[in-house]
Amino acid sequence: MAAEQQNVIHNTKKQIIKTARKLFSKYTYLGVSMSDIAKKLHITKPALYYHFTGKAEIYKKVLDDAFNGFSLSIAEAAKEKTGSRKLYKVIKNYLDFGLKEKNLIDALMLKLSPADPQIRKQIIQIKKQIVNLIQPIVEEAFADSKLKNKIDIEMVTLLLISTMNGLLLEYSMLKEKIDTEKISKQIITVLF
Amino acid sequence: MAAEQQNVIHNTKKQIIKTARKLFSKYTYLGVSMSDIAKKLHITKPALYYHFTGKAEIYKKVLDDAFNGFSLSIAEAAKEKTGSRKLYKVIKNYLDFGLKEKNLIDALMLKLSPADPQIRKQIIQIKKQIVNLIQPIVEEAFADSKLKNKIDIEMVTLLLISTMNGLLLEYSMLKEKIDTEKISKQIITVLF
DNA sequence: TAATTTACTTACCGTTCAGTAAGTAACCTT
DNA sequence: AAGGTTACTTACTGAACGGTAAGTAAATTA
Repeated sequence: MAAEQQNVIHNTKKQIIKTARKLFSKYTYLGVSMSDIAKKLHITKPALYYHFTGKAEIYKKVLDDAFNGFSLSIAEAAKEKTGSRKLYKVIKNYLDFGLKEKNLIDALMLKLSPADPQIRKQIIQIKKQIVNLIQPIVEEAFADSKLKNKIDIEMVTLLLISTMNGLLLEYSMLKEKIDTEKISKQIITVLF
Repeated sequence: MAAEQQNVIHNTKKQIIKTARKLFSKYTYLGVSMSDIAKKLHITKPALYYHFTGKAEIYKKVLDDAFNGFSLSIAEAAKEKTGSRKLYKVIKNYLDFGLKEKNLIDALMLKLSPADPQIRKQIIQIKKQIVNLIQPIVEEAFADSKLKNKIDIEMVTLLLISTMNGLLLEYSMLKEKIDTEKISKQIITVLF
């Protein structure tokens, strides 16, 4: 049987994704070369091509991985009791997650230069899923607000997501510390 | 005299900056090569090195150019009469400018990979100047708001700028049209 | 134990990039 | 008219990149 062998393959593959995820998160897609990934794993570059078809495939898997973690983090926020508490937690968890996984935010916001069309498709897919996760929570939070009839929920959701992405890029550039709790509270204050 | 000659130099230099500005705005710093710039001008690459010391210097001049245009656009907004009208105009002009000069927004938000430290310095400088342009207008707009004592003007300014940058990156990725008037009004509605 | 598959390595290819050395036609100065 | 400057071009370098061809030691299968 190939069970044990497959386990080995699996582990190496997982290691590659894990390492690539860290590197892509610290730098950018274009800023990380296949050699960089290989070097960090103490293997050679062609070994990567044994496990994956190329750089794009590795990146795709990294994005999948990161988005799964993100979904869990948002799902957890939705467990709060009131609408505005939920929204507060979503904002805070989004920011906390984004700080650790700069890679995902980068992917959602930045061009990959001669963008691989498949990756582009995947990213657009992820963006839609994020909206789908967050929009109901925004809606619930505004359900009993005075603003309810003056706002376009879809647009406010977009504004909120853009604000968080903008903040994360802002803080990933300047390397100041970010108090996600304070910022999340301030956003809630301004919104209600 | 070298007056006419200098004029020729000046014009070519200006042409290079103008062309580079367009290209950097359509793609990114790393996505535009010296050859690309030269080709678009129907000159050869080394001709660029006759006028500038390298790619970084060209980019620096492009950023200067773009920021000057931006400042004018914000100064114009400050001519409005009421505080909230000023803020509305700032938001709208910021978004309109950013749509045309994606390059500037990119620079403010994205890494340049092996970031040239001089360019980094310049970008941080520009970011500060933008805050200095916008913060007084935010302050004025909130002067007679109920929220006045509940908010941190500095943080709200940061939030606003992040929101606009986030929006601009969002829309530069998806190539949908953006109704800057509607968005600006929605932001003002949410804020007051 | 012989054949096969797995998980790699060494050595290399083609391309693209920023940047440079050396030459040159047109113009200006003296 | 000679010499110098300006504004380039042609031809090139060296490094980095994604990716591949060919070989190989160790483990698995038959």
